[in-house]
Amino acid sequence: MDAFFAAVEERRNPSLKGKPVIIGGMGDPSRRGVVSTANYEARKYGVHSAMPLRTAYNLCPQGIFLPVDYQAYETASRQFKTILLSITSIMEDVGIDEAYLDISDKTESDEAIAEIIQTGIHEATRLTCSIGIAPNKLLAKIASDMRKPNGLTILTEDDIESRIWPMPSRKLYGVGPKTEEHLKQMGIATIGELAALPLDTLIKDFGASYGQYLYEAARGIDESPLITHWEPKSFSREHTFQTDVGHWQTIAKTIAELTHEVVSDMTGRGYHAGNVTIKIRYQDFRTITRACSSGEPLIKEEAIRRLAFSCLKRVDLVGKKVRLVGVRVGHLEKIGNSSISSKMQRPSEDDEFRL
DNA sequence: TCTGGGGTCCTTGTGCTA
DNA sequence: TCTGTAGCACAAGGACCC
Repeated sequence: MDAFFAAVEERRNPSLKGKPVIIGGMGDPSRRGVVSTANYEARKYGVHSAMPLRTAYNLCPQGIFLPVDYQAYETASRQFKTILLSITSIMEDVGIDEAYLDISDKTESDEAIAEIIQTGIHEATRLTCSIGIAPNKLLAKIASDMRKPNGLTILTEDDIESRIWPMPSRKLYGVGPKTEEHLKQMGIATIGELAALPLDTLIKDFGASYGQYLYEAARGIDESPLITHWEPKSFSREHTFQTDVGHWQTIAKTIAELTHEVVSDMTGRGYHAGNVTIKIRYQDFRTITRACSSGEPLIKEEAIRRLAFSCLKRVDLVGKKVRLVGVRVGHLEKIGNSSISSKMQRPSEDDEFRL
């Protein structure tokens, strides 16, 4: 979907059209937060997603800053995915505004299918999307970014050399800022230059798994299937303080609140956990995690909170300020699936953690 | 100076055990 | 009994995605 969050906001309030719209955090650029989506007008000022709101404001002070309204975007997401599912049931969800469809078995031409999707989505939602059609997910993803907004790009294996190889390495899915910089140090700027590197060089520099991935991806090779069903592996909640916190009590209280939300999420989805991790980001942005496992399936809030606090005891907070805390539960299992899930967790005497 | 939140996957280090 | 090693599980950190 094109500038999805901003497009939903413009649909709700047409007077925003043609103006720079920046969505992120609480919609207040004087508070901590980053840009989730900037519309195309705002992007002209250099504003882009993941940029701190304060930086976005400096680049575009006349921009209209709005808070993230996930409920509204979820509703629009369900609407456009309903259209996609009417094309084929082989759909992989990729977050709120993207999806892969397997249209191998369709008899219509690629162009005709794209037309059906774009028209259908526009009629149902008044929103636009960009489509990439290719022999695999890797190439389809690149193709979908090549013509925006409301675009269509069709790539075949014959196009890799002429259309993919001249692109910067960063355009490759899985190549982020760190890998891009590493490649630059090696004198590699484009996907084609990456494709010229021998496999053993890539494995030496990036490890067996990622080295192999880069070797294949640069050649447009991707045999990964569409994932039409998946189970979550963790649930987490994080909170960044508006100002950095030095009080242990505030940190502990926030961890207790985040635990409550995580447990509510987890049990609401029908899972219990096997371990708990807390995350602390210090004032200097150094981030640490501490984890605790349990032999018992964790489902009760007090048991999970107790483990979270025992993790917190292992964190050095003396003379330090903290900007973010987080709580995560992992090693999930569906309630009822575990051989020991029927065991009751009795609250113990030390359940009540004393601040 | 600024750097969110919710996820996944991979690598590395370490301790335990055979 | 002691030592070295391989395999494994787990914790922690890092990179990446939307």
